[in-house]
Amino acid sequence: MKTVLMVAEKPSLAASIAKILSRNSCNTRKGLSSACSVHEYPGDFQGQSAHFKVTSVCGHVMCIDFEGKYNNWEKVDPSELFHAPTFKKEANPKLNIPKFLEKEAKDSDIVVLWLDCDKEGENICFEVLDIVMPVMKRQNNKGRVVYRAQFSSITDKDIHAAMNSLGEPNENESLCVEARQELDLRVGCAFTRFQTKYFQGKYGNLDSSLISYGPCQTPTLGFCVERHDKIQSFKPETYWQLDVEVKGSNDEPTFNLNWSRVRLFDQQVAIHYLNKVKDNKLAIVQSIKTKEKVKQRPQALNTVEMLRVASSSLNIGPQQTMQAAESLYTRGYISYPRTETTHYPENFEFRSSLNQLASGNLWGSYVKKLIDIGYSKPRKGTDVGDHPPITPMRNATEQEIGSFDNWRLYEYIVRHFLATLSPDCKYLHKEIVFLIGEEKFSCTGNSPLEPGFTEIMPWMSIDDSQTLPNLQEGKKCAIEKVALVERKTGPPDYLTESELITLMEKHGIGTDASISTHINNIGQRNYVTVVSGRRLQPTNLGIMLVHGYKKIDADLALPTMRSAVEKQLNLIALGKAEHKDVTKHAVTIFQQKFLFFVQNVLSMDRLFEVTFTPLSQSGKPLSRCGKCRRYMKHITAAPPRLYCSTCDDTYDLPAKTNVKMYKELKCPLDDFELLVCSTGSQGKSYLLCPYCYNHPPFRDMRKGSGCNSCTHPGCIHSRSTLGVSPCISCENGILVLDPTSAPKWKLACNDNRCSTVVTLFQDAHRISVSEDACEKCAAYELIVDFHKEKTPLEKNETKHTGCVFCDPIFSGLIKLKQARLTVKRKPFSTRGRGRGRSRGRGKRVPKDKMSQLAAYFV
DNA sequence: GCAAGGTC
Repeated sequence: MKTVLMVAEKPSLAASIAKILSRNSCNTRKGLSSACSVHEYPGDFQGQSAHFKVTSVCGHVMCIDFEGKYNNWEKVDPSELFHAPTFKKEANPKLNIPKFLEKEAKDSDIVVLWLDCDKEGENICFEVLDIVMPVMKRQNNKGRVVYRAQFSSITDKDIHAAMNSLGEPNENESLCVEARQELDLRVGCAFTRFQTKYFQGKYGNLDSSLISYGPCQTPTLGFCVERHDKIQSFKPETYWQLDVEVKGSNDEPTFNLNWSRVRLFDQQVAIHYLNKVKDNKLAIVQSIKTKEKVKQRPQALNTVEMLRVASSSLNIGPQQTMQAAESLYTRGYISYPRTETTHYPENFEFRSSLNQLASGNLWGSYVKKLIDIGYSKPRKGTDVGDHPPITPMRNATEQEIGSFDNWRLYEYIVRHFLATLSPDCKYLHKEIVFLIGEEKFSCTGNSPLEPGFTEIMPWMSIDDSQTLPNLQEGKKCAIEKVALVERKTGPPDYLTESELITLMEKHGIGTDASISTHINNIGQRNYVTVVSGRRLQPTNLGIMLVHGYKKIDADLALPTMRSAVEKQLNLIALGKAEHKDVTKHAVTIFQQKFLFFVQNVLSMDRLFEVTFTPLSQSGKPLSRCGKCRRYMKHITAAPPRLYCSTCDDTYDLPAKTNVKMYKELKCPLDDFELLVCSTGSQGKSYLLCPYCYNHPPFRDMRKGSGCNSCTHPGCIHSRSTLGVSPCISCENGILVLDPTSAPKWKLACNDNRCSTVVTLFQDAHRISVSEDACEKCAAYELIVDFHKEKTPLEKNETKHTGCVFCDPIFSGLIKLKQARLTVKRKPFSTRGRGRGRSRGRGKRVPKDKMSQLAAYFV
């Protein structure tokens, strides 16, 4: 019997497909990958009985990157990136997808590809095939092995139909995606590296650690700057309006009329009309028109609409909205949140969805009413064939969902869903037209007839605050006031996130799944800030960049660029051009654009010059340079660094860290003055040499390390001198005595990612690390000199040497702490204290201190 | 350290 391996794009889809094809009778087991399961069932494949295994990947299995040596920013000229060799690597190594697929493919004869039916999905087909084909069973298998299922929705009908008409994967579409990946990588990285190095090497207050460029993020920024420019160049114009108030009868309040000419920009003409109107005492009701109007119920919800509403009405940004939607989806509260489709599948079970929601506190009674009167047929939307619209999958309470914002999003999704099944809202629009002399005026108002869907979306309801007076045609109303008022046109406001999303969607910048990332990106890079009303105000940096592109090569920030490139690449998908030719052509064009940009970067720099402060004038003197002995300046704006204006060198410093001088002590290797870094009063602190931090002196010292990772054998600040034991919570770290922590002595893990801190004794003058290791656990002993009056030792002794973990006196005095609470805490039990022992992991503990500690780095 | 595209 043959085994058929079927692979979907995500775990949820594998589950749905297996459920449909097995008629709800499959067995599910965990896969080698933590994210994916395998659903198995017996069935028929092309007339023969077969064993089916349905599983999935998690999106792309592979991604593209430059070969190792090209990732060195110092040594590689960015222009090389247009031809540097690239390779494919695992997109998410933690998930172990390739190994998992390999294992499942080994006993399979046939593979059926159920990836999403778009270009990216087609590309993933070939990623899967690359892994699966070499290991699949080949014996007595001369027939076809690879099949592609084509489906446009996840319904019984569609899935069965796809299974009965399997096709072939489309290599051209896959190659089109590969071309896009390659181009995005080369162009994005080349520009980003060049800009970052160029501008960071000149200015001290850009306040962004990365001056990135990208074919999606840059046009996104472009939209925000375009609006900024409109605001800046806006010239207010003066106009004149007639303000008229009339009264229906003596016992009624006055009401305002709107002039049919709205406003005039010529004062003389306006005065002319004013005089004509002023001649009259009465306004005569010329006509009263009422018209029944309809406010349509919304279409089924897709991702961009959800993002728009969340931003504009719930005040939740796109990134957070997507995270919330993800969480609601994985917990089973809503359907798949990334979809462009606004049309419900034909067989959508509205009735059972409604039944589920009938128990909701906020909407239960509305749902019951919908069920009783019969729900309306939803409006026709567009079916892109990706996923059904976003709908609630089960009823939930605020307590169940937990997070307040997630709850608000869920509540909105429920209400939107119910609204799509509700009647349209009907209201009466009334317009009363008045004549004053020959001039026409009017007043309008709306009154609801049938609230329809606005009952469940109250924020959409008809505004009936403006009640109209009760008048008949021909009625003469007393004019209480006529005035000519001078007003000025106002500038537009900054772009809202919601408007930006609309613009991105319109120009094809990003996809439903990536729009939120691009918007988030331009914020992270300090190109825009979110101001009140979730409007995006570009920063000086963002403005200078876009204006600079405009001066050098306007294409670079133009929203039309992305679609123009995609149009070219699409020729590959359509089979009209060779992948190699198109890619080569596109790369060449962008390389030329890049070279032109580099040659003309001064035009952009002229803009930067007037706004930003040169490095030489930035920052405050902090510590001495080891080369020239002059003070270097500490630049605190991102990226934090030291700048030596004499040598014109910069030295990066750790981010989000307080940096101070430390006793004017110097590094014995390079004479740079040492700094003490700390991450707040609860955090770790350690010494750092600015030069070694950027240029590690020893092979086993990583870039970005402090003295607590330095293997200098003689320096009194090095790991070699102050290291005590392997970290008790992480794999690679070493607990090092923190010489700056006195008098609240601490040991801290020297791994940047680990936050373990061991607080020692408060009442010691001096602590040093002994050459001798503990016999029990092999940690180095501490030589402690306590204060005379506060010593915990008997007989007023002040000196004691022993192992911090095993010595009975010491071990009672220490405490384990996590520098940050975000890091998962491992229990530190009495038994756990001895964990230092396991540092040899069966190996003999070497005698020499240096090599002992070095051994833990292997 | 870089892009954009999938998805957990």
